[in-house]
Amino acid sequence: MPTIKDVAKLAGVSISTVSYALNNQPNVHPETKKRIMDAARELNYYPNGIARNLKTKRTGNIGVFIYGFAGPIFSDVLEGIRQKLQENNFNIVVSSGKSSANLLNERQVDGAIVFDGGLTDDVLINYAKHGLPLYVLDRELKGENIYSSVIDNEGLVYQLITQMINNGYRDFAYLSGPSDAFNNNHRYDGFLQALKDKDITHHQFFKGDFTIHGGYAVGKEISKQTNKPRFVYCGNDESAIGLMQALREEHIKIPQEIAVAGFDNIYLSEYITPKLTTIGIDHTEWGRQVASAVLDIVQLKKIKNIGHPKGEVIIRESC
Amino acid sequence: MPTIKDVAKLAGVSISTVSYALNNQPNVHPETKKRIMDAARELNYYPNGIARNLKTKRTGNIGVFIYGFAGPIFSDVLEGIRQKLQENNFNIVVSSGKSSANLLNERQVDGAIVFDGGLTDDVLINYAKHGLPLYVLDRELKGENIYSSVIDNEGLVYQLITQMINNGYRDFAYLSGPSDAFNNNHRYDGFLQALKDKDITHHQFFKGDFTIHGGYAVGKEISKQTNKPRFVYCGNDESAIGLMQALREEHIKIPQEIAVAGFDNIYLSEYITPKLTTIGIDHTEWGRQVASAVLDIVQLKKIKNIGHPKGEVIIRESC
DNA sequence: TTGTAAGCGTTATCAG
DNA sequence: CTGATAACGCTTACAA
Repeated sequence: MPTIKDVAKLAGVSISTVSYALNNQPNVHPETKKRIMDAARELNYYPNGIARNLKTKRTGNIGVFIYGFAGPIFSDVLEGIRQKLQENNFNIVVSSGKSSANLLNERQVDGAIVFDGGLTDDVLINYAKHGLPLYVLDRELKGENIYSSVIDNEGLVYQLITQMINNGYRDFAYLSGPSDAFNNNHRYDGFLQALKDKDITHHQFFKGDFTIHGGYAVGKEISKQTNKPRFVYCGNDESAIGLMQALREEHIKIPQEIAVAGFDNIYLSEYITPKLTTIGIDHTEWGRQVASAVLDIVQLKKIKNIGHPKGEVIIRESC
Repeated sequence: MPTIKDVAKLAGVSISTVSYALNNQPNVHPETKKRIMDAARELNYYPNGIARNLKTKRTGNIGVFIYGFAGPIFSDVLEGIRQKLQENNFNIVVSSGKSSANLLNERQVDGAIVFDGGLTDDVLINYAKHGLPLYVLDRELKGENIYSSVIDNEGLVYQLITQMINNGYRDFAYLSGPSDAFNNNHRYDGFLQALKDKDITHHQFFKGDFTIHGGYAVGKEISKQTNKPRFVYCGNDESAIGLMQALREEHIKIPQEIAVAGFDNIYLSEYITPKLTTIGIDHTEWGRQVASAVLDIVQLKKIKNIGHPKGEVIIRESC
């Protein structure tokens, strides 16, 4: 594997001149530069990125700390991040769990985007102390070198529920996700606020876990009830889909007997019957925005605070 | 940011002793080691991974070259890769397009897994010349430092179609993907072979593009035909889902009038009505196997050839 | 058991 | 415009 030395020798110049030429510095004589370029090509030489990183103290890597690749929305956010980083010649390094700490500790990344509920606030704040910027997407967190952008869960759910109340629905239920999930709690807040503002004092509450399975179980449970809710708002689409499947099996008509809505606008939501009313976030665009903000901080030390990602209520057939 | 020097100074030893201690070499006196560890903790010191990599000529990174994160199966394969790499303290570096070349050229990864139809065979063979092992998943490719593992498209489709013929179906159609797609062509081969072995000489052929949209268009086209096929085998689930949606809109009963099957067993396939018969690959397990094989080559120089990933015909309601 | 010193392959300062 | 040379922060003979 050729090094800069080999190129220098072949071109008959010093290694510093080779470095200048390769980095397009203006101080190299055109002819010398040509000789160097020819030599590099002949040797099929590429600079060793590791050595460059050591010297320049930058890696060109942005970490993306996730819990796992499973789940329908990660891939969209990741795709947006990937696009933007690639446009700027940065690499995307995905990790999870303790590997994420390693990357920061060992300075293998210039910054990171965090989407991993498995990491506690303390841990993140501690990470940020290393001086590397962290952009957190799954919670609100402030601190030195920590920035965050979260979905406007509360506002969007408020909007949807208000709209449904205006359409005449009164008897609501909320199908929750894990009670410690940031998204779940804020969605519930929006739900409650909408009812309150319209003077609806009563609602049912079901405990789910954001999975199809969990939604299915609740659907079966509701089927057996005599006092069925007229509208079940589900904290995410997956639980809504499970719920609907259970209701369908019990021959409960959607939306005629029970209306349903979710959150996320996952791919599936448009292809089930009836099509699911939900709240859509432009995840890919969000990923691009966040990546762009991180790059601004890393490259220009310019802090860009992005607000909520774009979101909208999408009315379909399920209510 | 503290370096090994700072630790050495604080502990009152030389930097080499610090290095030995940190790497758990057996030649350090317990008391010295304790002093060093304490110093490291006090300074909140972590070794600089870049410097280590430069010295040891290993990065601990495995590249995963993909076309993009979109698409239902990538995330499953990636999840398997992630799991296995993490278990072995390797990082997963995802890239696409020209960034992939950079990672190899600049030796920022120790090896790579390729799942990117955008890279031609030539390019891959050229990459492998750099001495880094490449594991290719989206085509069959042989060469120095190149290994591949592909789905048994032909065998699995053969199995499904044969089973359907045994169930009494005779009048088949094939809904294809892009004609230059490796997967598509081998699936078609399996389809053809099954018909041939059962002496069925005629079938219809429709050109799709592996998307829901494309399948939908073909579904509309078929609806207008007088000589409708009795069974449409679709090269992947997404086109099958589009097809089914079009048929449903045209009030053609599935499977009573037209039966449908696909390939991939994507998440959606189980949640549409009717549930889609398809061929399932254990993508996550595949990812784990491939990652494991790459690690074997990188770490032990031991070549592990893995066969096809596990796959099975999954009969559901659509036929 | 510990220390000295030579690199790994670059970039960047400074002198020529 | 070009070349010596000193880092960058670590690992690893080799010496003590």
